[in-house]
Amino acid sequence: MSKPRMITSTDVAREAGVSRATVSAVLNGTQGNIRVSDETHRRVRAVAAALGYSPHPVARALRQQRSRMIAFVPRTMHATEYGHPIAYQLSLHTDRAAARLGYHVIEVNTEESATDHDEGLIDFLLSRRPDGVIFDAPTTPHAVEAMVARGIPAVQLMRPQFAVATPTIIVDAAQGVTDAVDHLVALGHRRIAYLGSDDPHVANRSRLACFRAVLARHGIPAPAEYIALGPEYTAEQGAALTWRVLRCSPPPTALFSGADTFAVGALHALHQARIRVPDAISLVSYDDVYAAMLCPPVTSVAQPLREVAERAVALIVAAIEEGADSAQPPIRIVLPTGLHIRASTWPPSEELVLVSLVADRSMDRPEETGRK
Amino acid sequence: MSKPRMITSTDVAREAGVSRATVSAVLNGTQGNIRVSDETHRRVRAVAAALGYSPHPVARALRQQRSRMIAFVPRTMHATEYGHPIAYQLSLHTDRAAARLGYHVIEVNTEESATDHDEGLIDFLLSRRPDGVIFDAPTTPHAVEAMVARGIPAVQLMRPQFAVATPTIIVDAAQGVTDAVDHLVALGHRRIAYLGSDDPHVANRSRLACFRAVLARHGIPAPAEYIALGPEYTAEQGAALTWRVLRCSPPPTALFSGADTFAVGALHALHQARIRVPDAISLVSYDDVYAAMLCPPVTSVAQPLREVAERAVALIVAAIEEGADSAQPPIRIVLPTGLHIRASTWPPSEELVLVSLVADRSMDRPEETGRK
DNA sequence: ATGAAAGCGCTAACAA
DNA sequence: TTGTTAGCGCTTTCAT
Repeated sequence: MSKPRMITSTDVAREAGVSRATVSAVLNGTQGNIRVSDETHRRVRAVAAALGYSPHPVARALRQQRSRMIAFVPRTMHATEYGHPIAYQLSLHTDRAAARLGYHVIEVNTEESATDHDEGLIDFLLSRRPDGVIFDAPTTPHAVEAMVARGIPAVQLMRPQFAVATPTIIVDAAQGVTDAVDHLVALGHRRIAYLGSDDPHVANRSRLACFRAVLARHGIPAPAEYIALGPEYTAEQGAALTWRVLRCSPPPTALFSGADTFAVGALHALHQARIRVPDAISLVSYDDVYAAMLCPPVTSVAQPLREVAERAVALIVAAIEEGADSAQPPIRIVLPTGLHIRASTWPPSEELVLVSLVADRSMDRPEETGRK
Repeated sequence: MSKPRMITSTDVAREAGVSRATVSAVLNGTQGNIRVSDETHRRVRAVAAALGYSPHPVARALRQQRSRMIAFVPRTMHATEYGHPIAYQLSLHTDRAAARLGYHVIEVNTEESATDHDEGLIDFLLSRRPDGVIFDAPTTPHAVEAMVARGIPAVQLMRPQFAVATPTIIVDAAQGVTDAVDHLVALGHRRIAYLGSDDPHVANRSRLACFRAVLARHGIPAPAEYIALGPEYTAEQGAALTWRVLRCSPPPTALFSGADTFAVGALHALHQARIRVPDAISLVSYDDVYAAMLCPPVTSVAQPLREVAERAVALIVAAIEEGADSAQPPIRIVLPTGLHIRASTWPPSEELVLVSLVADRSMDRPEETGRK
């Protein structure tokens, strides 16, 4: 019952009447200049199976100087109360994809720590000797740079530090925003508010820019009071921003929420304000992680997180096994979003449309209109 | 830029003018019978720091026959659409707790595969040579047994296979159910329906038994038609079960939902039926993963997942480092739940209470009443 | 077609 | 107080 000795290649070799080298050659698919006879091949495999032998991954790693370990550095978790389905999905699918390729993933969940967080992360990463590192939305370039500088393959996801030359996999936010807004416009909405983040990352800025561009393309004004930005993607923030835009006159007939967490808060605010969704106001959201479970189910832009993870793993494994062509610029993959239409979006009611037409005229200052 | 050779203990030894053994002794805290002078100590540390040396974990693992790796086997994911916050929280906190103790976690996310799933899992686990394995709600005893049989420390969480003698960490479901039902009763509810799972695991059965016991203690009937069981914890199921109990006459004034996913479906059903929560019906749920974000926020029983994970890691590390006392029966930890009271629970409205009093009389067959 | 030997980087026992 | 030696289990030359 206490730890029985594990079977080693020596056991298999002895039992099969061959050398350990032969065992290794057979089990690793007879690589190099080594030839093994069919007979030996069979015998070795049979013995290995009978004994339940599997090569010791640690010894193999030491010999090959490859740990077959990929580090995954998840996004920094803000103190949002609902967990992080996006981080979770990415990590889950990274794990599965890696396992399929014979790698395993160690997740580097740094405690929400202080300033020297980057130093600590870098040291930890280096001390673990991963074959490669996947960064999900790194908030600073330092750790990524440190890996690149030491020749450790790195890949960045979702919100990369573009200044660091690594392969990146991102989701086409422009398309997501466009689809969502087009959907609202197609339903007849012309007073659309934007709930977003004022974090200066380019991903946030480009989402807002895209929102404005789409409205402009439709000849719809985007008054400043309809653009509500807050510091973090929490439900409370979403509720607060919703209250803010509701106070506009005329109020919007539709809300574009930059995250499902915002949509949660928005629904609470609307519920409290006794504004019915989608009868009195439509809501479209981004992420599609909670949207389906809300009441009513919310139309939302889904990101292909599974594919993001799978591509990342494929890229990192390729870099590990084939070596990176550091000559040419790193590959950038952009994956499409999908719009899941649900009960929260509906044409604006007749009277609201009338109000809207009147309002448009007075609101039609050249905010962004006509440009682009 | 291409992979620079890593610093080894030889480098440090040479630079510091000592042997590699001394370096090892210094960095590992001068264990065994070895003494190192303060002077040497300082010099070695200085050199190590200057060179950015950290011992190669793979070499160390090979030498010490300990990989410092814990395998975490998450619960089988049913095809629920909303992700698995519980699995995620457990995995996240397992990871963090392990990192604090110098271990890292590899998560064994088996693809939802076919029958021989267990075989594959066992082989995979053994081939990775983890120092210990944490099982979250294993659905069969085989893999756990396999580890125990080979002397690999194992711990089971949440819904253990009690037949296998390992340390277990579970949450006090009886307390959770009791608190929730007591809360409803204290509000004045006497017609309380139960939405649960008919999966035969003891955890489910004991929840229902506990539900009945609490009602019995209060002298409240638990008619069979108020007990709605379905095969899986999905929102659809929750909605279906809700419809079922709503058709009872008299209908319940409160719902106990065995999982937040059920509560999601329940709210959809109630919304569709135009039954207001908590005005016309109260809802209390279990898990507290989605409850806070629903509309209205749902009263729910929270499980201390973080502590579950931390205890599990502490236990497994103790077993790894101190060796298990396989003589005495394995430790069983039961952690308390917490009831988070939110807007979904409220006293039943006057008229409903009246109906209830009349109804009680006709419903008072000796279903479970009086018995404790 | 196979075996012998070396060595990945480290630490634990034994010498000095 | 410190250095020497031996090996953890594997793969990979090189020699046969």
